[in-house]
Amino acid sequence: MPELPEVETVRRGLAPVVVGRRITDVETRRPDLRFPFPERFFERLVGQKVVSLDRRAKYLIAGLSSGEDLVMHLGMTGRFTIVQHGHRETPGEYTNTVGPNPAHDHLLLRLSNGSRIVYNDPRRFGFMVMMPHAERAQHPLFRGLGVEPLSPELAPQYLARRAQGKKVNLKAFLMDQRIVAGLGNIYVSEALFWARLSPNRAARTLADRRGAPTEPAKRLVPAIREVLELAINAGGSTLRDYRDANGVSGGFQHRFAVYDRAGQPCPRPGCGGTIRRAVHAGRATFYCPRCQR
DNA sequence: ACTGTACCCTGTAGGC
DNA sequence: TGCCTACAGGGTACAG
Repeated sequence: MPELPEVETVRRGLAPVVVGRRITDVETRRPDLRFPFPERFFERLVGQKVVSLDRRAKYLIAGLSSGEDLVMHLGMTGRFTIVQHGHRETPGEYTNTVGPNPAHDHLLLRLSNGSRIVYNDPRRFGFMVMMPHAERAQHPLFRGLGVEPLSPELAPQYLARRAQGKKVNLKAFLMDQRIVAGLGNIYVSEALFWARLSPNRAARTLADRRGAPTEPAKRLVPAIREVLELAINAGGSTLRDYRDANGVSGGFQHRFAVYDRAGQPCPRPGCGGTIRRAVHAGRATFYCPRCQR
């Protein structure tokens, strides 16, 4: 579910509630999500102050006063919800009114300001791991990650270098977290539309014979950046499950140009094409075969 | 080195 | 109403 804009929106909602607070209690309702919760999870969290809440790719990272990082991935359906001080006592009660099925409330964090944070995840593709902050960059989850798309590191030259000689199609290339970290199924389709590039095009066409960026590579960079920025400003996209930390749906789904719009007319003025659904690397792709070349 | 597929898990929508 | 299939913002592990 959550791609970079959704994770960033969750981060911004959680940060003012959790940063600077101490964790006073941790309650797990089952031993695992996608993976088991970290060893001695309770002991490593309780008593720690949350000193920072960052995002890298689709990971949320809480920096703790112990020097460890709590790294969280929301998978497809993971959701953090803030329960304000003085609200109802059990997560189950609150989720009956503002959230999903309380049977999938897997983790409860209590904070020194009286707030509670509930992690709910029906499919349990999410996971949490802990590691010393100093070791994070070399951790297997982070070591191979590609550039942050909103950083200056995402440049036509970078894409050209990484795409050189690659026959993979552009859709799969951009979905690969080792190339650009944080893009997912929705925003790759949208960015390719705005860059007027076919998802079927070979990645290597982003580079010329000398490895220099081609016109398509130069179009792709601002397209990716603008789509992500617009989506963050809209609070992300809600297809079905996604909510921010306050339970609010995203708004960007109303501005999809192509995603989930198969059969509808291409929104590009004067194009007249019809949006098509295809499958790349096992995931649905939406594009206009007429203006995306 | 690259595919393509299956799989992890649950919920929901649509066809019959 | 129910049963069945397909599919869903993620990532990984295989076989070929």
